[in-house]
Amino acid sequence: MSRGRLDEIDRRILASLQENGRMTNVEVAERAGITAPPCLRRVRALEESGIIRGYHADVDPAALGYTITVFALVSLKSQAEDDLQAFEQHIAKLPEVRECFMLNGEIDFVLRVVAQDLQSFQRFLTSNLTPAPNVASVKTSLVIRKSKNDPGVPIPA
Amino acid sequence: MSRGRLDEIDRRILASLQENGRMTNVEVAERAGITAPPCLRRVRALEESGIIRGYHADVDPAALGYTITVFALVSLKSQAEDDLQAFEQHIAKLPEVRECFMLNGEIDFVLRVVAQDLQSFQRFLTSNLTPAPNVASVKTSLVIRKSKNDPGVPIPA
DNA sequence: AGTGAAATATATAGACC
DNA sequence: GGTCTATATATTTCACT
Repeated sequence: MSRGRLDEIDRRILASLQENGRMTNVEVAERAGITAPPCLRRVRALEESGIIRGYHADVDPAALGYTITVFALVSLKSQAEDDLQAFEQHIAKLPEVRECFMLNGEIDFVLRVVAQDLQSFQRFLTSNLTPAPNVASVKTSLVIRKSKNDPGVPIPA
Repeated sequence: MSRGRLDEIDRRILASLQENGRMTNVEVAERAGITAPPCLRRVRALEESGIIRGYHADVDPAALGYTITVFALVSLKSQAEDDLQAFEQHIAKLPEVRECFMLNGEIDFVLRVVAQDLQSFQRFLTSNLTPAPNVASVKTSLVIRKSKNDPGVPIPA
């Protein structure tokens, strides 16, 4: 059920759902220029092929008491694949870490971390992140504000 | 129409929609332990108060030809608010920059940048990012893989 | 692969507690 | 703020092209 490449209609569907993940299928179909049934089939195919990975409400962290967002730049002692995976498995268990990217260069990982306040962030840092397996250094920067928020990727019209 | 604090039911609604932004209202209501109509009212109130900022499909960048994701760590020459805003206004116009956070410390901004290939990324870097107003230094790191992807924030049960 | 109509399910508004 | 009922929409299936 995997199509090789996406056509213009698929791209319009993706653009619509990336912009508004709760748009009704009828409206997605209208924007894509087809009727609802084939549109729904395409959406399902995009979901099943993994091109659409999921749908998520963007919730204001402050509303749930998360006043602190931090980026943590982590360097490891060893970049052997086993050691990288050991670190990944460790952070997978930490709920404060919401996203983690493996990078090339001096910094091995960048983590987006949330916490209710500075004190609980410090506790997380000293108890869970700095002592993680294989960690050489951790540099943290507090987020002052989110300057731009365009989730996803550009989709050409 | 603004409630001061969120109750248990609101938190369950947020947890459900953060996990699956296309969950039907009926299922959101079931999980929250209430019936559909009051659940829908709560969802609308959460949307209107800005606690739910939006809903977005998580689209695999590779499917659209974006093989490159880069984190750019930008330091500015001046941290005066006017200069910070000038930089923010510049990057607001750049479609390659999907997210931008202002940070404390030596690094002033972290940017998530996507590109179709390394060549177009280099072009973006030398034509649009490094020459941006007030930029002192730009350090870039290529993303090798996304190790963890839990959008949003932890919501206690 | 798309259309149009029919069936099923969901969202939404209203009356009431 | 909640439930129950009724209606309007949307989703989903199906026969057909």
